[in-house]
Amino acid sequence: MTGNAKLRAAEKPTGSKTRIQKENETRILRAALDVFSESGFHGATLDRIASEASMSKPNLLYYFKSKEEIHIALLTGLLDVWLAPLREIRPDGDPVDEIGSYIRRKLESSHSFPRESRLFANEILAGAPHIGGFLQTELKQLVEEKAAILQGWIDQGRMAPCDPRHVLFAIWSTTQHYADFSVQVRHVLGLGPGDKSYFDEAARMLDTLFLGQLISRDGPG
Amino acid sequence: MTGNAKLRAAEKPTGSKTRIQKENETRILRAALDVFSESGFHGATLDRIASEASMSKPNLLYYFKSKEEIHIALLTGLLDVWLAPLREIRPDGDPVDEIGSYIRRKLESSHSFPRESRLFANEILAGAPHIGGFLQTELKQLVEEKAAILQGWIDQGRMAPCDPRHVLFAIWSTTQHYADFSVQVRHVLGLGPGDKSYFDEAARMLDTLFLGQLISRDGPG
DNA sequence: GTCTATAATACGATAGAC
DNA sequence: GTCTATCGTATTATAGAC
Repeated sequence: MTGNAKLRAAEKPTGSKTRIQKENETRILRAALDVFSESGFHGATLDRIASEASMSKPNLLYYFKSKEEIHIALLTGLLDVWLAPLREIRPDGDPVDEIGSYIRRKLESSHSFPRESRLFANEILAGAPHIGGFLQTELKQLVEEKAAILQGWIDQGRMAPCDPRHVLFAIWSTTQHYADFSVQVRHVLGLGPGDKSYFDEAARMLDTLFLGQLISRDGPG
Repeated sequence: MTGNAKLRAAEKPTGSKTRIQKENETRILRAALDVFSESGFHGATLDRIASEASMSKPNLLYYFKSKEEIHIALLTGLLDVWLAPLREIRPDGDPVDEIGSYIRRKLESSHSFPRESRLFANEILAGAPHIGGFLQTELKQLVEEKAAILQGWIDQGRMAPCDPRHVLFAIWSTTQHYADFSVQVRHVLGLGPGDKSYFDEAARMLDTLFLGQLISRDGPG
């Protein structure tokens, strides 16, 4: 057995992982996403994560050295997903199409990945101890790049003059709200726990708000 | 001493509190707001709260039976503050004035009471274990009442047709974002820890977004 | 790789003197 | 009302057998 283990170790280059390793890491990360997104970092326990992963706690710690390491692995794996919808904004498109489809992508993301959104929200709310660097570098740079595109549209008179970075903040907050504050949304609307039927109305409202005209002195036109 | 204590107890009706009691409870709640809003319920410790209140932990627990009781006291004390800006919306006013001043009140609230906003956000994100009832009753009722006002404006053609409850969600999310996600806002804008200079630009953007026209096929008009 | 057993500690809460 | 000392428990992490 020791011989076989050495053989397998010899067969693969340093840093690679066996099939069972990848499977177990995936199971752990899936369970951890459930628990962390529901209870936050401090509210989560390794017991619950191990239980949801159908694994013993020491075995879980065989794959990740600590609770924090699992948390960081989840967050860093999330950052590219978070950036993806923003990257797609193109300078040569029509403002309405570009902003509109960006909003739809972000709202779809809240619909399909609410746990990821809540994990992210928890991290920011806690002061971004793990992803502060990401926010200050990659995200800041991408925002400046895309804000320049919006500023171009403003200069062309195709968009109202206001700080484009804050427009992005408004898109983030309104769309993520439907994932992060879904409990409040459902309670106020009188919906049951799993009911996500509000997303259609949300999309209509966001279209009117960002791409049309909600109200003005002369009516919405 | 026992005699004096009885005398003092007799002097005041049941439920009233001495001056020192009120002072200490206030000190505890102030410290607890700091710690809970920064670290969340599970991340907060009685040690830190007691330390920030310059008080021993057992003495703190003399005034509040448990950690949870402090948390609930903070939350329930917050609910009226949370509702206040919404209550002020009047049906006989102009839509632009009413919505506009509501947005300014909410944004001012994020500026002046960011800890309260983060405490609230943490509670919602955790599934609203303590204020679920409030959301389903008082808040739901008030939202329905104010949504009816907005619906009236829509019926009069003074506002674009879309679910008014979602318009309220959009106002909540965009304004509270500047308190709950202030770390992200500052990092993306390249501002220092205490810098709140972004609120002016935020107010301008929100004005354009909700009361003007951001973009449309024919330009922002 | 996976397990049982357990170490080590952090934390909420209580006891009891003053 | 306030304190020191401490209990009991939950939780992260490790030791060591298999």
